[in-house]
Amino acid sequence: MRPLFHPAIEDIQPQAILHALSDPRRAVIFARIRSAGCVEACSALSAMGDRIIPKSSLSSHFKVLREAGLIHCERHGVEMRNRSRCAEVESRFPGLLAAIMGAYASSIDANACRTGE
Amino acid sequence: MRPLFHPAIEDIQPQAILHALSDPRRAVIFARIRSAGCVEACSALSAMGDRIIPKSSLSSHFKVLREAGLIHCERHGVEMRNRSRCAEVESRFPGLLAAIMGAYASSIDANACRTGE
DNA sequence: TTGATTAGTTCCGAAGTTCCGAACTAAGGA
DNA sequence: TCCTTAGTTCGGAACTTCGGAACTAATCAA
Repeated sequence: MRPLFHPAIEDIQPQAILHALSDPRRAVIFARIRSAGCVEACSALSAMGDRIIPKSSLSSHFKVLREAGLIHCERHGVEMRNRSRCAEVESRFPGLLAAIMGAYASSIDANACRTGE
Repeated sequence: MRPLFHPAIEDIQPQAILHALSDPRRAVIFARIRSAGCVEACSALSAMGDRIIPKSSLSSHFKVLREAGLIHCERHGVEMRNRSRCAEVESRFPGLLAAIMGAYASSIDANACRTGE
């Protein structure tokens, strides 16, 4: 297993962030890591609504988030600890993550309204 | 040629916007339509830096932007008029477009700095 | 040690998406 | 009517994503 690559803050590209978060499952994963403060094992995130994301897909979603510069991953014993790089990304692209995550949150709310939840 | 589909404002999804703008060429096209106020023919946007985008690719980029709800297209005689739907998108997802386009603008500036332009 | 267990990665084929040239359509002249 | 301009659709090649099977790496118990 090769060591994990994390881009330097100045190498983070807006298109990589948009691409990473344009998949709603990755957006959910990122939202949970972001709101949980800093640490969560990958496997804790495999249940997505009513279906389970296979390990291999989860692993590649984490890779996309990591290489976009959105999260930092570190091996701790047998499991992986993931923390968001929100503060760094915020300093480079002010308001970007808040706007994106806010848009997702409001579209979920709007949907819940329409389906009467 | 089938009629052009434009999503209603309440059907616009954040993932579609992020996906549409995660391609830097589409982001440039959108930035130009957005800053040009409202109207531009598709072909006016085919020169992208030093290379030319083929018509067929341009057409599908416009389709992605249109179906994401970012632009409104209308045939006027032989050409197409495109205007941004910024105001509508802004009312649904406040701050989103400004943050995304701001991120692109600042990453281009940062790159220009590094390459000494 | 060694063997079992847990957590994640890599490989690879199938399915899906994007790219772009060629052929097409649609509107507006000459 | 035919020509030109502007854009769309088709279809095959190239690329990406998905997910099961096999793998690696750390930990623990015997």
